[in-house]
Amino acid sequence: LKKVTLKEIALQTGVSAATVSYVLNNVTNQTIAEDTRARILDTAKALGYVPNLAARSLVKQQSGLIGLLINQPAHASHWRLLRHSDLIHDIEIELNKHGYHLIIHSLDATSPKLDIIAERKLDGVIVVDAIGDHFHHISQHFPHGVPVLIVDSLINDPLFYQVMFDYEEAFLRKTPLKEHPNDYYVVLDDYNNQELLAHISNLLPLPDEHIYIMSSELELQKFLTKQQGRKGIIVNEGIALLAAKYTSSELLTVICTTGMSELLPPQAQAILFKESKGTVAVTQLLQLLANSVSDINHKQTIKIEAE
Amino acid sequence: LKKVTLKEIALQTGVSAATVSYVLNNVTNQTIAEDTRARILDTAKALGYVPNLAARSLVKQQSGLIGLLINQPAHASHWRLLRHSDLIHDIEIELNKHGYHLIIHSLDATSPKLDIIAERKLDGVIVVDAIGDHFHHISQHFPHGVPVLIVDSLINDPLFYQVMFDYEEAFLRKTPLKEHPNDYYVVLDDYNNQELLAHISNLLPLPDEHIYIMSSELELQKFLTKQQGRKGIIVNEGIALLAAKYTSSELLTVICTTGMSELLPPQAQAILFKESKGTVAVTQLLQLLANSVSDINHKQTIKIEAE
DNA sequence: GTGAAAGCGCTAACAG
DNA sequence: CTGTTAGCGCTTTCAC
Repeated sequence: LKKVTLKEIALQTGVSAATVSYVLNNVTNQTIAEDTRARILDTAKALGYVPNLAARSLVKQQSGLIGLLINQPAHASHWRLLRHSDLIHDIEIELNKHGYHLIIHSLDATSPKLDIIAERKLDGVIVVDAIGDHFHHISQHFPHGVPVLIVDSLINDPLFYQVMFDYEEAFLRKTPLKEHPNDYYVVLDDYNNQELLAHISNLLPLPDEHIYIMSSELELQKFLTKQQGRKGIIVNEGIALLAAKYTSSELLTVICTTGMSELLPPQAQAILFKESKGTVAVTQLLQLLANSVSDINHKQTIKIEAE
Repeated sequence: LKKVTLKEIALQTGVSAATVSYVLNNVTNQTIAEDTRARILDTAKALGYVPNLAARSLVKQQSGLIGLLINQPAHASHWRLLRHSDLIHDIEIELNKHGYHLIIHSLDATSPKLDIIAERKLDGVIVVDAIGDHFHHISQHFPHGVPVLIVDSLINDPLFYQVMFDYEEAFLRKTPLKEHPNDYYVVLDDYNNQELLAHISNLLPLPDEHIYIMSSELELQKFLTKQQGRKGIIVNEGIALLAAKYTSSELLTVICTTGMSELLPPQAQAILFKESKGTVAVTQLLQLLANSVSDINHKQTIKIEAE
């Protein structure tokens, strides 16, 4: 059983490989006789031809691959997985629509190896949960010209596009926190990115003892017992469900960052966002991919509004 | 700024591309002078050389890519995403350990396009939630010799390795269902694979009116109101959480298929499995990859035991 | 309208 | 111990 290659089709049709390539790729600046085109198409279908993208990548110098690089340990907490679940799905679906394939790759937060970008000649990269320090150190190593989009991280570098939720709006304009700061405590998701955590903490009108950054169910429980009599605002549905084990869910307002608000008990208050991070990220990335113009302008930081 | 290729290193070191390749790949059946080896290694590091895997794939006829092909629509239900979240993470981590990269790809359940396998010359494939009918039709088109592992699907074809949970054990030996069939109703996850659903339904000692296959929260609610006075056994933590909105969670036993049992209210009974589907699937796949011997023997169906 | 030829970056005999 | 050579499968310029 012979391998089905361009050359094979060329042989069987009695034309050259070039011609076959022209036809199969609908090359516009070439003009092909209708009947040869038909014959080529026929035998291609008959043989079940499928192009070898590795070969194509080699010559076109682009792989058609996008990398989703996620900073997370081998045993990631379930609430972290929850928060990425939706993101992954949205990104994958959206990219497929546009003919790209998605490679998923976890990065060791402490010593992330980014070789995959160069090895696979990724056309674009979405980085999730990036640690500021490491990122700066590393961004040097980025093959130049590869569009990079950063999700769930506040990187103090105008060279990168960034996508995140608008926490300011969610906390200060969608909850009564601003009006009644003394009634509330807040539980934050454990983003790797310290800058993002600091940014959020700073905009909360609360003293530190009423803010908890998620680390474990046990610590969460301890924190909650100290917050008796207060209402809670919790980021991430998964964390909210853990909290609901130790406090009454009527007292909870949940900032729904995982796209799975249905999981919440109905007594809890849910704050949703208008768009999915994944979809926004891909839209933005595709735009970068299109404008091969990689202007060194300052890049946007897109904050997704709450509903 | 010149591209860093093997050839470039060869030029700078004053040796041939072949020698560089030998050194960089630690080819054993060649013997290289210690100092040239050192010089090559040095300039490679100095230049920040990273191999181009597309080029390598082309000549070695293997891509180092594994495909995770998931049968799911563009807008998958949150409980479906939940069930895949853990799986994806485990698979990715395990594969990376062994030097493979993971491509994630959703398949349209009704007309799955498997071209990606041939296009990307995937070294192996894990198919999730395969529909029996389509699968048979399609398995013909599989490039021959590519190891295929099927998850969460009962495919009546001994040609494929399959991994799933041992539902028989979970339902009949870990719950009191067998002893008290009249006390229970059951809610099943909406696997695409009809054979799997039928298999599970058949082993339940319950009439159809006490079995519900998840379709929507609204339908679930309707079903639950008809089951007053019974206890429930529910597959998938996400679905259990929905159910908990409409019935008391003390009455629920949850077969935890998503690896996120912590999300459940503490009153619910949780049944866990000993291993993760992802890890088992990858272990099995790696074995297939190693034994290039693709014997046409009957393949195993691995059922993961409950704890 | 079509084809010859060069080359993308790498590997693997086979010589020397 | 090292280099020459011949591709892997595809695209693309340039000539016919």
